[in-house]
Amino acid sequence: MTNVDLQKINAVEPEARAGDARAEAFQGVRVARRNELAEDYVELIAELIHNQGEARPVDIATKMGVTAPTVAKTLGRLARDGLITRAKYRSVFLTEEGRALAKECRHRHEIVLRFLIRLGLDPETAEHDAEGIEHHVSERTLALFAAFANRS
Amino acid sequence: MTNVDLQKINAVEPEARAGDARAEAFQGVRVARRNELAEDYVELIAELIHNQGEARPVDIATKMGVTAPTVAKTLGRLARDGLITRAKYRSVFLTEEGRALAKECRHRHEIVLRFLIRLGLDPETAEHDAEGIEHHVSERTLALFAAFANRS
DNA sequence: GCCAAAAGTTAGACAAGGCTAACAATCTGC
DNA sequence: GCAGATTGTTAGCCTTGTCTAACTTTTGGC
Repeated sequence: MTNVDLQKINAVEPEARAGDARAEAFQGVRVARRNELAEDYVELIAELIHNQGEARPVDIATKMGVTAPTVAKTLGRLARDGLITRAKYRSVFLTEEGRALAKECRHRHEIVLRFLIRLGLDPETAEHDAEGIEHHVSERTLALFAAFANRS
Repeated sequence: MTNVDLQKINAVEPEARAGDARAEAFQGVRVARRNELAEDYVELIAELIHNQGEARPVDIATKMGVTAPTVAKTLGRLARDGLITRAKYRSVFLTEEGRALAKECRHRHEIVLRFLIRLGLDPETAEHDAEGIEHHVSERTLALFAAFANRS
């Protein structure tokens, strides 16, 4: 379900040249990297809408730690990819697809975060590391993380 | 020690605008992303030298799953950044700094991999996920991973 | 020792994701 | 209801990381 979404978003990765497992792993990582930014934006937009009632570019810029023009350009790509809608000089909305992606990201983020804290990490470092790790965790690993976080 | 290396390699990230913790986290992730490719290359080069006696661009290309010109350009950047040396039409060598980085990366990779396997993941998925995760694990988290992997 | 194949390089294109500078629209306080 | 502050956009530049096409160098088989 969610993987379908991700694949739709991605431009196709030129198929692995050889049957080299390593090469495929790296290509997988490259694909993941292409989506990281979109995922971060969509997740943040959902959060802003939830907390503030709307997602304004200026707040996105502040939270992401980038400049306003960078946000504008990135939002253009997100709109092109069907994840958001927006009108000039107005705030941003998620499409159905964007909402689905945001939900999935939030879910993954939650699990990774709880897992790290359960492992004994302080909440601040956990938040920081979760931000980086969450995009590189397979379904299988996520399930193990969840099990660990929830064990009695 | 190793962090110093990483910082030397990086162009400076424009310092965090506000004192926003989230923004800093994202900026940290961006910095990490900038180094991922260099780390992957250096790690692979070290491995090739160890296993094959030398690191040839054609093998790097195969293992990384990219084309030869891509490798050439990337090696140019690595040389510029003082991680490797090379002569035209010859194979690649690591500098002292490159070797240090490779060693650190290998160490981190090992720990993440052993951790994931210990958690119950099959070795193949573990290898795949470790490739993505290893670049986003703080010292503190790495220590917890190591402890978990080594517990009796 | 030559010549074809393999390996390496160079040139040039393109998209993403950053930035600054300059301009346009909206909002707000009086 | 207008002026100044805030917010948003556009234009243009840069680097990274990918590609293909075309060329050069090295290597290896006979």
